[in-house]
Amino acid sequence: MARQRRPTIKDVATAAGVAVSTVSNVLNDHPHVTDATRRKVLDAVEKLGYQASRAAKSLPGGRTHLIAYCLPGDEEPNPALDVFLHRIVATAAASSLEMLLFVQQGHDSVEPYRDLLRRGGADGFVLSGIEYDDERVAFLQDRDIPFVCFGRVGDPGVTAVDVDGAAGIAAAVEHVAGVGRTRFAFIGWPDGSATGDDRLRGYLDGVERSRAASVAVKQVRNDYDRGRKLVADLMEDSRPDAIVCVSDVLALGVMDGLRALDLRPGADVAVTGFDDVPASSLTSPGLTTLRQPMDRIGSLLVERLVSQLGRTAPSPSGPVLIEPDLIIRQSTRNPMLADT
Amino acid sequence: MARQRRPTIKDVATAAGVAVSTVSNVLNDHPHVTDATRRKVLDAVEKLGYQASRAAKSLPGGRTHLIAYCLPGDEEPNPALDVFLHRIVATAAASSLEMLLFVQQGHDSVEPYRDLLRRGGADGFVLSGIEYDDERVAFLQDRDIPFVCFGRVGDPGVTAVDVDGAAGIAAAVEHVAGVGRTRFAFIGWPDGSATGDDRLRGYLDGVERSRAASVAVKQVRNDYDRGRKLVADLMEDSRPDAIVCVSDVLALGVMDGLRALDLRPGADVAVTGFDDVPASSLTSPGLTTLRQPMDRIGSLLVERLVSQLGRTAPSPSGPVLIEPDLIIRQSTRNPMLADT
DNA sequence: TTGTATGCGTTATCAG
DNA sequence: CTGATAACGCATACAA
Repeated sequence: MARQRRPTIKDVATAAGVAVSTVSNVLNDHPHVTDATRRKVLDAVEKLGYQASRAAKSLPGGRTHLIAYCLPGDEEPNPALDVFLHRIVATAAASSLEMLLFVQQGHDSVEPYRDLLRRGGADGFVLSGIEYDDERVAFLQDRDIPFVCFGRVGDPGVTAVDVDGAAGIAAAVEHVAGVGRTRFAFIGWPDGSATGDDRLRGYLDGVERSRAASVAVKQVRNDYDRGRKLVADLMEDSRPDAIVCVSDVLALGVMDGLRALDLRPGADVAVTGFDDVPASSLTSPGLTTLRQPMDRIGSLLVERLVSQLGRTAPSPSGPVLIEPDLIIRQSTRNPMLADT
Repeated sequence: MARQRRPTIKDVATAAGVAVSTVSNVLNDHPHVTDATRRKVLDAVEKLGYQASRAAKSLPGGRTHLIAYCLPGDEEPNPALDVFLHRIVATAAASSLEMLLFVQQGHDSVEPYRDLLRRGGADGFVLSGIEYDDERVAFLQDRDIPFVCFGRVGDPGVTAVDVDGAAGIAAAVEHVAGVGRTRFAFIGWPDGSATGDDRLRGYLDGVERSRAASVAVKQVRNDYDRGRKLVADLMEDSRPDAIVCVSDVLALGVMDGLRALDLRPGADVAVTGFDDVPASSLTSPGLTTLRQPMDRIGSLLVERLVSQLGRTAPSPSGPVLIEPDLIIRQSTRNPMLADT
């Protein structure tokens, strides 16, 4: 079967017996259009299954009706990307925006953005993996390109959404204290990561608020084996009955390390993580952890971006903190209650 | 700083002292262009940082220079999406194609595609999650739209790339037989899934080729707890010393179930999975499994799609099978060799 | 070999 | 309130 020509605005105009500009007016709901003509036009549109060509629409206005997201380079795999992208695309679609994916090819983090902009690639950007003094932020800000960030940005004029790691960890600590644990240890990342520092702060807050004791704070690379191997010394030196970890990967390693010492995670020592990676529910006991609500984050980001693209009033910007969800599993059950 | 106007082809022409069509000719490397003028043009392009506007380029030719991928609805999370998308985008970029992401909003699987095509949304598609008699395949084939599939398609005229699950599982069985296991059991999905049926076939082949015995074949939903609970009966009824699972999720459940029976996965009973989800390396013992090489699959798909878009000769199509990589971990170690 | 003119589908400006 | 028409940036005949 031959590919049939897409109907154009001209076809619609002819079918409706009006001028093309009228069709355009109706479709972009301009004022001053009779209900009668509107009806005629919409009928014709319906009948022909017409939709304006994105390319053609872009040309006069100079707006692509596209937002873009740069896939993070291949650091750690990101199981949440799934939900994040899905939500971004869906939310954008609600505002008649589509989404372009691009990648960083070389070493320069701004080059892909510059490149895309050169060819009129997109109207705005969603950024993730924000670093201290992120070059991309400066670059886009400098040319006045709309963008939003998933992460923390120093400049309060930038729209940024981030997870409140501190609040999350503090909540986890309080929950664990609530099941009777009193001697806490924290396993975090080395100093200097915004995310890691934030979570450590939450741990300290949580311990203080719970009137519990922090018997140790370790800082290591985010690595399963690090977590596993670190446990022996930790237990010997400090004898914590609760180990709060900055990430699930470390927490899973810790649980394994405990087993190697013939200690039962959950029963003998409480363990918590952060991220709710799939593995956290695929282990026994399940790992109590904090889930970043990627769906809420995704829609929030795009909603803000859309309003920036609207370009009416300078839209409300600034940082937003979203509390992660505490997912309680058996790794922090109450040791007083029977059950294996 | 004000957003400065993007340079147009006209600016380049002026800067180079030639006509716009000459610039166009150079950029689309048409024949019959003097080296001297080419040089002049390229210099001007370089100096101005010019790139042709995608929108403007699309209009005359009717091609968007975009390929599109529909994010699977929220079934099971897909940790491999990450690599898959990254590779698709990167490979497309090598052919000056960009990638558009869209999602299925309603129930109808073809509607998003029809919708995108109506507005001249993309030149071609990458499909995944192919079902028997997939509606999208029929739809796109019918209108002669270029597309490629990740999965298996009946029609040999369709370009499809799939993982050779049968070969993968057979290889796993042979590996396990090689470490001395002789009584095999298989835990698969209910009949009727192309992927599941394929893997079961591979299991049976592998057992036969290894001159081992298959003592049981169970078929259940892809669920951690199913795997975990099923083990008790399985061990009692059939006493396998190797359990081959159709997926990592089931395999992880099985390992947990074994532990509950005080059996050590790897030492007492070998276990294998499929997918190499992150959890498989974040458990002890690590799970021997098969990894789908999403990077190779992604580039292969796009390369094929690009050649279809070339529209020269009817490009080579048909199915391609890619063997998964056997990842050997401690869940299938040799029980004869000492070590905990 | 290079330049000129036309058209792609849409929006915006303006005259009716 | 509606309809012509120019313009958007580029490719593609075609003429020079």
